[in-house]
Amino acid sequence: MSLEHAILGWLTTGPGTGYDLARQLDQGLGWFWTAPHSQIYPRLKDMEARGLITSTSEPVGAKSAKRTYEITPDGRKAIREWTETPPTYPPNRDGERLRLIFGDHGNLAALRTHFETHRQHYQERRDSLSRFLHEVSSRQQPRIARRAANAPDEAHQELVIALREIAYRGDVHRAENEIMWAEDCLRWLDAFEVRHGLAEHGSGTGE
Amino acid sequence: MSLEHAILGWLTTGPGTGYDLARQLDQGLGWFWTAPHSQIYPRLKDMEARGLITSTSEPVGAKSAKRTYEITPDGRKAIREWTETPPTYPPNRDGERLRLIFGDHGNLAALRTHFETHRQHYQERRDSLSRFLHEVSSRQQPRIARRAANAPDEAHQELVIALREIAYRGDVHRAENEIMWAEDCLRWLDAFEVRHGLAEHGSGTGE
DNA sequence: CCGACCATGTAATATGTTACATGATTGT
DNA sequence: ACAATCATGTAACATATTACATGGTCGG
Repeated sequence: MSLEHAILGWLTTGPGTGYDLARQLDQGLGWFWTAPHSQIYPRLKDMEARGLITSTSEPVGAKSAKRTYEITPDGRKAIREWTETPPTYPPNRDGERLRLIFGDHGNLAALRTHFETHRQHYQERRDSLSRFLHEVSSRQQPRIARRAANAPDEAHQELVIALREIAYRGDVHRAENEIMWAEDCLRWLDAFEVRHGLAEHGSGTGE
Repeated sequence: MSLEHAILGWLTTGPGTGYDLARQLDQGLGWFWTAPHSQIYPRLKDMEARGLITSTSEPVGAKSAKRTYEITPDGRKAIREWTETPPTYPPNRDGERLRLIFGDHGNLAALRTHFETHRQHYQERRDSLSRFLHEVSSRQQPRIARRAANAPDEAHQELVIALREIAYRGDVHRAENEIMWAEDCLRWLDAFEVRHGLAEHGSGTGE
């Protein structure tokens, strides 16, 4: 039930609407969780019913309203207890790897495309993450900067920023690792084609 | 719907029962997908109804039966087409990272445990993967060895093993990357504690 | 007035997890 | 006899995805 923890955690950086949350989750990267608004709104209601968050409703036009949520002391306690328990690791599910190991009938062009897609995906991911990491470090992410500014002392301020840097940097490393792997695979494929006299493609490993 | 592709792919290495499949998926690593038997049996029935697989039933005792499934030409076509389309990447969901970035209230002991748990998890994962990789390379994995042996020529035989080696080696690298990250984090935490005069713990970064 | 974006909701469907339930076989 | 393992199923519940549906505000 980590959607709930993502919501609680986000609300520790300040109040906000379901829409604000959805925007940060499913579009614009910078996040370790995603959810569409269809999951968010019902969950917010449920969490309010359980006292983890409260909301104030502001009328908009004649029939509509905008609801701003805020975390409660109970909610703070819940997110704190959750973060203080060691991480658990869900079972691995990796469609890319399944595609790879069962793609052994000999379509080498498809394999090449596979590795190139992989490389490109993680190049884009790395670039987005690097940009976001830079925004965190330079306090351009308003919610994170605010949370840091509200911290009780210098050590806490540093911690708020440092943990996010550590997290995003870890994901940058992951992306770089995937890029290297994809490039190793492409080199292996080149060699395989040469070895078996199948090298009919025009370009080498380069873009 | 990758459970279906995992099933089809597995059946390309030979016929088997739902139980055999479940064993390889949810216990014993060596897999890029998992599912409990409660998901497998209904899915097998559904796939048989759609003509992707067929089964033969062997009576066991008076009231029970054991059902062995086999892939059909339609099933082969489906898995082949699927593997030949480029990989797609599901949205990222990472509870560990959520725990980390929202664990910024200053419980450094919890952070230490977090990083140590992370390191240990990936050390175990790396070791299991390495063992499995070795079993693949040395043809000790019977289903994979059989699939390689049945391949039409030397190039195909090599491909069956090589793709699996590539896949598992990629996951070994991932695990090693996580271990390095966790160790970086522990060193950062040591320095943080020293810098803020909070170094009251007994041991250093070492185990 | 129209399109982009703000804002909230429901419904249908698919997928994943945990628990309950039953029976056979094999070795101790 | 009993435990472990083989073997198959259902039910209840939680979570995730996609689509449908509505209304407001603001700028051009």
